Amino acid sequence: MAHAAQINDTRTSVDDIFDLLRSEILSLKLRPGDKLSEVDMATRFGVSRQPVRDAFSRLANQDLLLIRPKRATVVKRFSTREINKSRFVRSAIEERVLRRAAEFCDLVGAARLDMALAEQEKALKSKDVAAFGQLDYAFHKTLCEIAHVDFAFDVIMAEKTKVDRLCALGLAKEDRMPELIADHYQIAKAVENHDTDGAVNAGMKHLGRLDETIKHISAQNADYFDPEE
Amino acid sequence: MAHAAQINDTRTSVDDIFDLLRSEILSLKLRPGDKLSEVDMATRFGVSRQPVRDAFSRLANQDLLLIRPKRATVVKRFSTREINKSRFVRSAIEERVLRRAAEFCDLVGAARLDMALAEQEKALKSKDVAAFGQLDYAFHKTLCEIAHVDFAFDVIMAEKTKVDRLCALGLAKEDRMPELIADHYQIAKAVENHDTDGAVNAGMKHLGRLDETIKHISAQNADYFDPEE
DNA sequence: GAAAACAATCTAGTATGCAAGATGTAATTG
DNA sequence: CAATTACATCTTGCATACTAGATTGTTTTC
Repeated sequence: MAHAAQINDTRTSVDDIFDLLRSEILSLKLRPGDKLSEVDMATRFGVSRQPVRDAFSRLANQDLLLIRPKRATVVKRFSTREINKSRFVRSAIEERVLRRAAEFCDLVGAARLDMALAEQEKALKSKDVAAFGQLDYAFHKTLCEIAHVDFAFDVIMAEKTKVDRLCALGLAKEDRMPELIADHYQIAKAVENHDTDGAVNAGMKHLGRLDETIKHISAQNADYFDPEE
Repeated sequence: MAHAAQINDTRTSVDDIFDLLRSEILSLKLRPGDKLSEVDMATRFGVSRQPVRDAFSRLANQDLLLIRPKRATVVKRFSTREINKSRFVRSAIEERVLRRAAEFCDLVGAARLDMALAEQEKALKSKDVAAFGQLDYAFHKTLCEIAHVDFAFDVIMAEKTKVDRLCALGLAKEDRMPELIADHYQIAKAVENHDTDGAVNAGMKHLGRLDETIKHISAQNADYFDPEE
């Protein structure tokens, strides 16, 4: 994805506004359908409308906002088409990653996976959901690195982010952590044993859990979804 | 990809500027490394700097421009990492699409593929490279539809666009057309015969041709590439 | 009382001016 | 003559003012 121009040393106020709004949208502090006003934001951040406009534009490009000229700017609703796309892409990418990871995994890679699992267990014991979220990302990143396709993680993260916003609507992740970690165990062990099919199967099962969750959530929160044609 | 806010009835001057610059960048009329000035563009389009700024911002979000605050705005150079990512993603997606297409292809689907091939032959005979480019997109789109994953075409197109800019540097597509159409034949026939592995193999061979092209081009146009660390 | 017309007040798009950092050139200094 | 400093001129970022379309609530009219 495009983290745009913020790699360049200088941080502008647009960057600040963008980051904050983005996190608020992804954490559902701002909910799908919520109206955002340029002037409100401007006063809130103590800047003029212009930087806010730029930040809005960036968020619109990431499909998080919908700018309706002369009308208003609203937080984008979920689209089942986008969700299906996201799932499809992620599934296809993860399969390739797991296939390669099982092929290339060496002792160093195995050690890294084991370490990642241990940290996840720790997060489970202390019921630290936020930390587990981070570790979940890290786990998939490690798999990409073992597979020598670091860049694949960019894609996974982009797709994961979209769905995470949706899953935040569901029940607390606390209850899900044990089974997710169990999945990770299966994946890691299969990869370490160069069991390609086993790794892919475990990975697909892991992703499959999202489907149930999404179906459940979308049934209960129809108002957060785009009215499909 | 995010065609952002331009689906909404009203077209603004930002939309015009964005579309034109985008096409100029993708067709290499504007070359990687070229400097773009807000005021130049503003005078060229007869508007103020602001709409130009907005258009630049959009293009930067699509990784086509690099805005360096207080320095200048330049057309983005190619990045081998991005190219590898694009190839990886497309390969993974197309495999899934072909697998499903081979599974679901019915008589209607077969007829559509045959028709697409016939049109490609026609473009070949009249040496209409531009038309063939369009038909190439259409062919892959048809495959997605047969596979009942229309949304996959969004991804394919986005990735294809990135690489097309690079391939425009290479030799004219005229010489490539015969072998590309031959590939399409193989793919179509395998799909129609529900030959999953055959379809995937043909598809991967088809994509593989890009690799040679890219390698060739990148060796000759190092100045259009990001200096990799 | 209901519907149509109007007006106040939202919205985002655009123009313009100024500020501040980056850059290249010319003058100055050793 | 070389190195450095100073300045003129580029760049984009931000603030402000204004325009035009959309919305909403009120008033008028039948």
